[in-house]
Amino acid sequence: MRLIFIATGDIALPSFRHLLENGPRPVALVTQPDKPVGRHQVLTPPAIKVEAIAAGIPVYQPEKIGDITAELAALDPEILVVMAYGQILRQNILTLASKAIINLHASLLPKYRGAACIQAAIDAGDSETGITAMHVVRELDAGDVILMKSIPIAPDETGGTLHDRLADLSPSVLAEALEKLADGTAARIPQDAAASSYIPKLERDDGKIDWEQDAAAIERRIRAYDPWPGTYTTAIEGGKAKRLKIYPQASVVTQSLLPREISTADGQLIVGCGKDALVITSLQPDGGKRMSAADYLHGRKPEAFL
RNA sequence: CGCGGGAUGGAGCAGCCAGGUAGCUCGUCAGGCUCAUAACCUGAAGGUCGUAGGUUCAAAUCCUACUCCCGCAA
Repeated sequence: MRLIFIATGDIALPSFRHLLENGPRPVALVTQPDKPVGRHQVLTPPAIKVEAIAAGIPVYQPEKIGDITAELAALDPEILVVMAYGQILRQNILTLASKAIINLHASLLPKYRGAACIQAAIDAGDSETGITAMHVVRELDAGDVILMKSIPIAPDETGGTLHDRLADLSPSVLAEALEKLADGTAARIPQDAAASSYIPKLERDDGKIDWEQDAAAIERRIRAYDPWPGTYTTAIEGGKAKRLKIYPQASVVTQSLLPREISTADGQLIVGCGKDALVITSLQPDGGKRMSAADYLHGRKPEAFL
């Protein structure tokens, strides 16, 4: 089976490796161009590109995938597999493969279509999420479902741990989908559009904590947004405003504090929320390294959080 | 030259502007108290103040250059 793999995010790595080891071996990888990364803006290739080159798979990195339609068509693909690519596919790509174009998506569709599906499941307090294999259509993540597999979400799950577990789950979903497509037994289950939800791409600003919310909701968000985009608040120290990143794990306690009010009794950092309060255990002040709340309180005296 | 914060015993910080004995909250070690303890009391060890140079009788502090760490922005 002639297969082209289209992916950028690390969540696609286990699936890509699975194909390299068990086939069908991809005839090409399409991924996003190298991007400048970090403070020093070092041009960095996607990890999947590095592995593809090491495996001798041809790599394409078009600014727009539509620019290489002819090259991809010349490869005469039967199947296109898309996962965390980062570009919207136009019609001329959707019709490129003779057999099918499928997408692996990290949610139980039709819930959480869009880029931030992993974070959304934790943020919403869901008990499970999963990987869905579906046909790709013009509308984002709206195609007919072939199959999905689910995993439970742990109480201390973070976006990072869930990302990794879903990445590990993906190869089995991909393998089963390819098998069924090959022997013609693949299901085509239409999505219930009425039950669908769309989660837009997250920005750093989305990580600003709203202390008026319930402590339980804030706690979920701190886990969901770790490590990306992270959560932060503004601390007032000695009359100065400083940005403070908040990391998991935080825990909800019943304590009568007003929203944004801080208690530092017993070396614990407790912040009042809209309902209940939150014990912060790990944080990073502006200009400093990540540290425990106890270390933070040893030398700094936060007066309030905004 | 994108903007900004930072480097002071093992951790987190103050001291710098107005140069003159190395300080705080912890941790560590020893002793004490206690049925006992992460509690309390007493004592001790532990620091080339990021690096190099300069000014000065004297530099953590003032000047210059450099290195490294971090947040934002992209």
